[in-house]
Amino acid sequence: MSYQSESLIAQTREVREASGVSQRALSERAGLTQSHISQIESGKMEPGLSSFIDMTRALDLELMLVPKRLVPAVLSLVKAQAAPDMHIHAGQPNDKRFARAERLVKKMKHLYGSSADLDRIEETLRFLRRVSLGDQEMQLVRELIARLERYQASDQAAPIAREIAQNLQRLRNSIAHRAISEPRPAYSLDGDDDA
Amino acid sequence: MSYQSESLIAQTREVREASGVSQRALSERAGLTQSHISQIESGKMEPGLSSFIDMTRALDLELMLVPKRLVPAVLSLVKAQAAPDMHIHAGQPNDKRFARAERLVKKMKHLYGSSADLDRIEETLRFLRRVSLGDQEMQLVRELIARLERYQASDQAAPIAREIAQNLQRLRNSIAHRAISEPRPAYSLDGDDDA
DNA sequence: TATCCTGATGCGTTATTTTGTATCGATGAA
DNA sequence: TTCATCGATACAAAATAACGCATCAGGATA
Repeated sequence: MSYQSESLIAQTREVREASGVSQRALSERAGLTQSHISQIESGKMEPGLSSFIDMTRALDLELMLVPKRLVPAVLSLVKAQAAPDMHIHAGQPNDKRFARAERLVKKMKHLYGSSADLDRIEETLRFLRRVSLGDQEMQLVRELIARLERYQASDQAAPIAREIAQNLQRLRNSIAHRAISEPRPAYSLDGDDDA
Repeated sequence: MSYQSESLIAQTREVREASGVSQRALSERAGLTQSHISQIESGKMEPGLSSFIDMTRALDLELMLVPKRLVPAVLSLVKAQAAPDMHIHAGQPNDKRFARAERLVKKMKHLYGSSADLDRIEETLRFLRRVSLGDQEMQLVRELIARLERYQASDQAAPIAREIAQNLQRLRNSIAHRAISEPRPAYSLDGDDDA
């Protein structure tokens, strides 16, 4: 007895993970317990409506009621508009790579102080992390990160960072462009199949 | 401890009433009890997420998760597109008047048999009932209905019905036109005011 | 290595929902 | 009037959500 809410709950989990919010952090913001959230997310318990609303609000989401007929329209609106900022997908093996990369940047900022380039890298990583990347694209990201890691302590760190920032930015732009023109392959959002 | 779900629940109630579905009918469709639904709608009880989903599905509604930033867009989409068909508002004193009018038409159809004019009147009434009418507009509707009631048994019933159908149609058209061009005054949908 | 944080899990208790059944007053229809 | 249906309400019983706290293993960090 659940499965109707599966999709909704899965979405909140994806958003939570994509935003880098832990269950404990969310539990404080939402006023629930961590164990509670864990059980909800893992499907061992069905939340009350108000509990669920608390969760979604804490994630900057709104629960909205939409006439069935308009669901596709709303869905495409959310997908299209949210693409350059959201585009949820998590639990991928790539996630670790991104997390590692972001830590690396943070570390460098701590060492050298913030720079426009590091900021750009950080922001672009955050974007790329949420987008579904093709294999080649992911390969490129991997190489760039590897280079950044290699030169992190070198005295060429600054120019290298600039170059990497530019490359990442270029990748981001190409993806953002693709996002509004092409139809998009397959998604994790929606998941709407009625009985 | 509720108030977050107030708006959502209120919407389901409005949709239910606007669709002319009784709590009992809904309870069967949704697999819940009538007493349960009554308590939910009157705010005496907070439904579980799955119960609420059952209710909404039975009303041809979908619960969707929308990034806060996109709420206005989705809202306008729902409002605009749903206008000529939904535009929920209920519990108004006008409702009784409309219900009475629709019964009158049904009665006349039963007496004289269905006619294109009566059908048009019926359909137009159903539309007008869901739209928020200005005072003058409601006044016009009242007069037309009164005239229909007065001549329901007369031998002029047929031509009168035709005239009334035309007048109602005209009103409907003007409202439908207004609906897509002007911004709309004040609505019951949305009701989104965060704490 | 030791430390910290993540999410998952267990358990006892309380609070609340949900069901089921039954009734009520109001309202409209025959 | 009589009859049906509407929504609201009552009450007991069963189910379950929610809390609180404590613990666990995994992974990353230092």
